[in-house]
Amino acid sequence: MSTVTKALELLNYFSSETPELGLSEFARAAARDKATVYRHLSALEKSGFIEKNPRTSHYRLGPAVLPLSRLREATVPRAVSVKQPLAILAQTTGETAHASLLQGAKLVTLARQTSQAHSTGVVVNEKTLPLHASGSGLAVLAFSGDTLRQQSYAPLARFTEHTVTTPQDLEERLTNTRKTGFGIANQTFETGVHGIGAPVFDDSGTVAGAIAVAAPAYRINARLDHTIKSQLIIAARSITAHWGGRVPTKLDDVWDEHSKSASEIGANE
Amino acid sequence: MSTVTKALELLNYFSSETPELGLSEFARAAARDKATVYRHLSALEKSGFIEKNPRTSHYRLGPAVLPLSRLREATVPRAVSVKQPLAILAQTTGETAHASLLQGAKLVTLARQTSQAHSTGVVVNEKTLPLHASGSGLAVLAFSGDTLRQQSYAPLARFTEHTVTTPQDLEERLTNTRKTGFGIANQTFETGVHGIGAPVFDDSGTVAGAIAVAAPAYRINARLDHTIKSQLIIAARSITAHWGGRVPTKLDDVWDEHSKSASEIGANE
DNA sequence: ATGTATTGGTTCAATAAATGAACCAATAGT
DNA sequence: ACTATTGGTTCATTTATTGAACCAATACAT
Repeated sequence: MSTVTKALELLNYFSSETPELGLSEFARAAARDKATVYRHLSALEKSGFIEKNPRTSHYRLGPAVLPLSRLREATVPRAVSVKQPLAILAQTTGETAHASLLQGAKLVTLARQTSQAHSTGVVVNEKTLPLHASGSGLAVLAFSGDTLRQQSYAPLARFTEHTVTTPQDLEERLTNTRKTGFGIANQTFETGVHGIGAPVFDDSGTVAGAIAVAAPAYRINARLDHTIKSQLIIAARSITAHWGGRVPTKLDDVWDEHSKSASEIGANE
Repeated sequence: MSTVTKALELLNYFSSETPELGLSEFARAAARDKATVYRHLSALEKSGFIEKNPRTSHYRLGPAVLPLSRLREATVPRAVSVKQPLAILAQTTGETAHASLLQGAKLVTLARQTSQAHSTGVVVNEKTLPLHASGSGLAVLAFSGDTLRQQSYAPLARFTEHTVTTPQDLEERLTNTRKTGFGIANQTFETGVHGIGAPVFDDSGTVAGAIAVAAPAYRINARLDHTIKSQLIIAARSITAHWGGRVPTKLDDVWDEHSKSASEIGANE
């Protein structure tokens, strides 16, 4: 592993739960020598990627990431083209909509949109989504290459009693995801939360992220389930187009199937 | 210089004008060996800081900067606390307001706000502001340490016929900036644009950035000049407070002076 | 069409930079 | 007053970085 990679890896230890870390904490977390970590942190600090909290003398993310982020968004608009579809998604479903970006083997939040339709709803925090236990994660895994899938196998962390923790179970869910075109996470990440996710593609030709709708499990019924899926299809297609990607033909067909079945349910009510 | 620093430095060659660069372009720009640059770029790509445009196979900023930026803003809110003061600034002056962040020896855009008051106005683009030729730059330089001032001396680029290009002239302007509490850039960066800037401080106890109002030079008169300065004082104080900083006593006094003279002008009209 | 220059990318011996155990001084906890 | 932990530093050893030379592929010009 190159020195540069090792240094940049340190940035991954920041999270909304631990936005600041001391030198020793870093060394422990990264399982590397204190001196090494110190030099890496100093290099990152010099470039403005991290800075020291003047009060605690702990390290936190630095200002350099802000202009880079602005420039990235200006070069490759992602957040901006997600905003409207997400708003529609939240509005039409009355639930919380969420868009995430695949980054290496992590699924990070890009944007989210809550709905005012109900007095209670799902609050999505800034945590990275687990690939094996979230609707978005399943959607991404199901349509990504083997390398990513293999990486995610290693430690299938348990979050709730419904979390899939064996590769066999996971593979089964992925097969199902490919068949239906949606990743379903019924209380596998958080108890009481039912998530439905759909993959989004970009100009690289691979999965670039996912969108999902999370609702309280008790509110899920055939009708809501159908509404969410229908709206997810619209949003996923729209965002994929804006990101310069193409929905794989197979998935396109599967989604078309769902759209047809829409009328049936509507007719039954 | 550490390898990490050298690699991260490459990111500085991205700009809104050149959002993508090829390997050779990078090597030329950074004046380093192609093989070295290649390894650095590969390391950055592995970490998601850059990615290759699948069409041109050139390098561009990667998705990794987005979540970092979100987390930074969640940890140390900057943009959010600038928004409202900037809106008020644009509204009360009827001109374009702009906030920037000091990053090493660069002044990068944090946010901007145009006004609808006039049919024409100043358009601030994403370029980094020159320290010696912009209102914000002068404001920052005047209240920062010697190290930064020395760095900015080296190449005093000429932008217009009014740009100061000698250290003596610059030093004079800085003295004036300290005396008045405002950095004045009367067509020194762009012909026809008059900029007035004020420094902003954060919890590090040093200058962290600046806010400025840019107006077409022909619209500047005693009244507008006074309005802008008065509003800049309010905004700079507010933002400084939100950023956990303190306005230096001397500057505070200078700004108080200006506020007093306010009534005089008002009375004269 | 043919030669020339440029592109992104690779190789490998020489070299310079990264590493980590040991060592500070300064707090914090007991 | 003792102990443990913190952030930071030093220096001989090791290891990764470096760059000149070298590809193959594309673009440009004659």
